[in-house]
Amino acid sequence: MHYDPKTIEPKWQRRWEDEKTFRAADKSAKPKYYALEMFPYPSGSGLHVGHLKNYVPMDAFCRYQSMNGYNVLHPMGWDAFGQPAENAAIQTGRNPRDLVPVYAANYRRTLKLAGCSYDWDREINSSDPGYYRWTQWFFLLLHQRGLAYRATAPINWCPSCKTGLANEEVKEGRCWRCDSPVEKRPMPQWFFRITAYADRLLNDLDALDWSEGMKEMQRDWIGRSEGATVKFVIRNSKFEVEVFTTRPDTLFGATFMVLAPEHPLVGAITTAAQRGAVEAYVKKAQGEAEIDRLNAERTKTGVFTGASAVNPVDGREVPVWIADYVMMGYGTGAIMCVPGHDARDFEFARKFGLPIVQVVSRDGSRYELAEAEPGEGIAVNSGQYDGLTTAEFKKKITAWLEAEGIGKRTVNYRIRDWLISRQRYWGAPIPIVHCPKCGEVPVPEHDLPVLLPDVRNYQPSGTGESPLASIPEFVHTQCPDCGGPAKRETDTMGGYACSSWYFFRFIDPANDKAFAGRDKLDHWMPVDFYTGGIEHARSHLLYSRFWTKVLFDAGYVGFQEPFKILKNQGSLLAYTPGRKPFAGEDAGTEGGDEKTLDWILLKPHELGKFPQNQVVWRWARMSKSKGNVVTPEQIAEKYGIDSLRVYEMFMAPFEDDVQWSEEGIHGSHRFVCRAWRWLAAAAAQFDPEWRTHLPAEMPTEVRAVRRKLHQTIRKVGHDIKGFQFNTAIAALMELCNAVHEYNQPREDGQGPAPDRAVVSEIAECMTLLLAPFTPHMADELWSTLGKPGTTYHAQWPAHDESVAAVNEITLVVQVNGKLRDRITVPANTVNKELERIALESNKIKEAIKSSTLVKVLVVKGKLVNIVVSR
RNA sequence: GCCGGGGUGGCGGAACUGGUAGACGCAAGGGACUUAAAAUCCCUCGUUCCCAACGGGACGUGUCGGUUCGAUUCCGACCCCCGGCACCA
Repeated sequence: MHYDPKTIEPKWQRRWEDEKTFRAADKSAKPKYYALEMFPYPSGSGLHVGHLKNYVPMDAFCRYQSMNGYNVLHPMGWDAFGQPAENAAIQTGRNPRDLVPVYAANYRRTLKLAGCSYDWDREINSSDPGYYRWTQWFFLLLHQRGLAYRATAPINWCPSCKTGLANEEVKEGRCWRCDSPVEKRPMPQWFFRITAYADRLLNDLDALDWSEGMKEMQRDWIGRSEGATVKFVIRNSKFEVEVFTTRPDTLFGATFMVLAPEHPLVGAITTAAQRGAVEAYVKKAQGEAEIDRLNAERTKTGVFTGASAVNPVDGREVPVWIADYVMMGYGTGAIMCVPGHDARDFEFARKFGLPIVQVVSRDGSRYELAEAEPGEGIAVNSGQYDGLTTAEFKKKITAWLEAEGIGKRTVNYRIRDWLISRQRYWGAPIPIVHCPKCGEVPVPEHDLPVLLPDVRNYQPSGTGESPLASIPEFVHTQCPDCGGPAKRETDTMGGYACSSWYFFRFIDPANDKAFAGRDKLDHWMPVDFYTGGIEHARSHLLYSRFWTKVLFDAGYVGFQEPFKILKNQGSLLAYTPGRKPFAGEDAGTEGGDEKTLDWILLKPHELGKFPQNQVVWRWARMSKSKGNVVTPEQIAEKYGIDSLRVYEMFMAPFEDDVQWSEEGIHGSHRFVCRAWRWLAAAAAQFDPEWRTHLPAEMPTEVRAVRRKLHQTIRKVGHDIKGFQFNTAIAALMELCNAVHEYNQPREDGQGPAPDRAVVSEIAECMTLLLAPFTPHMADELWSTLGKPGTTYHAQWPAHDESVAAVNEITLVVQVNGKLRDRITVPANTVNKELERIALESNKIKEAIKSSTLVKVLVVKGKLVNIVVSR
């Protein structure tokens, strides 16, 4: 029977679809398992083999779980709102409303082609009114709980896209889409108060089964730091400036202060003499692009305000400066400067001739500071506190500050509130009405959804307002409270709002009474296994965790963390042509460190025209925009999807980046063909009653191949559970090789003929072991064996520990830790016997003949190490 | 600079809890089959040295050092690569 993937693959895909094989039942006696991949934005370029590096392994995992008796929920949907869809729509001149279903259909087609086991009855689309109605409901929930507020804040304004960007959409001061430098613009905006949950988001990380790297990234992002806020009185004024410091123990060394240029008190405290210089500096700081300000390399600048404050611990006068190295967005926007023990303050003091005082010493003595010493130590020059360690000093001074009412213990966070407003068309409208009498009024729940109007012009207004602002029918409405004329909020919600709860919707996708029914939530949630790109390490995962905690607090769910296990897939790199920049060509800069790009991508149409000897090839992330994609269709055409699936999982561990090369796929394809050939032949003489026909006594060869089978069953299950698909496939290849050898015709007449019951056992088990990896082939073989249904609902084979057990081991004999002999011995040989056997070996006798025996170490079942001296 | 991950043959990668380094595969070379090619099957395949051969020795997991009977694995210092953060007070 010839292996013909082009026939069997479509055949089984059709059957799975017709029979709804992958439907997850809400009521089942089986334990539930919720497996989820981050839902994608369906782009016009479709899926390539790189995307499958995430979807295929998870699919294999789900099939394994199903075969192990779990009721598996494995859904797929579309993250359809947001800037990429809107930008694509602007480019093609079509409404995203029309574009998204076309793109989604293409994604769905490719995922089905790849044999992925999704329950398509649960497909969701975040731009569907039936979906975003609940996104709006979440907004109201947050609003009602005081977690949504409006504030005027500078937005990240991209002059090229003519739109606002979220903080995480700004990469090193540049727009993540078009790379233009980002400017600041003040706008009234909506925020979610994620900072109120900072501590819980931080503490609950500990219990999660996520990679340490991922958790560290979240911890860094939350950025908790303990310290104190201290009030400094401005001399000859009614003002005081509050600072945050992690080192209140260095207060005696605070010789000046610096405020951020945007600090609200700057205008009030600046003296007439300094006003001109200060205003000029503030203006310059505002006009500067964020990218320049973020550059840590540049030298410190600043201006004296003319004002001075009083150091509360010793009454000394400290001049107040402004400088752009202090950020308004962190802490209080003002710092006390301790040049002796902070590198930035040190540099600033040196440059402007400000005094540097040592207040921390490595050994308790005083010495000249050649540079800032930020470490902990013993206090000096600190009055009565001299001699205290940093930790003791902190405790005492904080207590004193609190007693005097000058300061208090404070925990500060780096994380900022979540800016949700987008001045864009393609998002869920924010369900708020602005009434001249009643103020901000939430749209009543029964009036949801606030429908996104169908408009002709959804291009950015360019004024900073959403395109919705220019649609009178949308804007003008009645106040839900007083019935008077009012205006709708025209901002829409950023895409992260949709993706912060979509995993709940899969559980109950058609529910029009709630975002999901409580009984179903209790049954399915939380997500047991979640995979996705590392790029969502912070935003998406933090926001989802935040919303889940809000739901918990509001009594809607009974758990606090949405994703139990998380793994990040590596990306697929493609060998990509590029060139060196031409002489004098501005290759652009990357990041704030002025690193010059030394490689420019060549688009496919440029490649032909470019001199071949000047083309520089590099590994770059596979993406349509780079023109370096390979599609699953291309590969399936040549080798079949099952071979591609095997290759995607075999080439590297799930979390590693992989350099795509088509050469390696030969090996995977060869393996699939070999397995097919053997299994198809075995199926022809299959004995369904093999269990009762297994002979009681078996020749060595038969026992060996059965041992290999049962070891493989054990290993493959273990590896799939650990998401280690590459080694699972390697084990299957070994089994295939062993079976092949066992089945060789024995010309020399040695060894027994293959046993029919054993061959049947192997055929049945191996078909099932292959099912997660090559489901089409497995199902075809399964029916050839005369089995009903699909492998998806079959039982994963159990291994017999006594069959898998080895009866002989290779004893390794070392002399002084060096390998000197290998001896085959019965597996149950006791240590004393092992030692005797080792010492009797001729090779060992030879190796130790002119030495004195010192001692012998025996590791049970493994090795003997003989220590000798010469 | 800080945080996280990593560095193993020509290549992708494997190695349980400190115990045979290089599983499995790719590529390469040799052979069988074939009119021929493809496919398939068999053999070799870390470096180096000794041997006619059978065999055997030394070295070898980024570098240097340490712990240990024994280190890819543990500890210390350093180098390099990837990802993230970055004047965070």
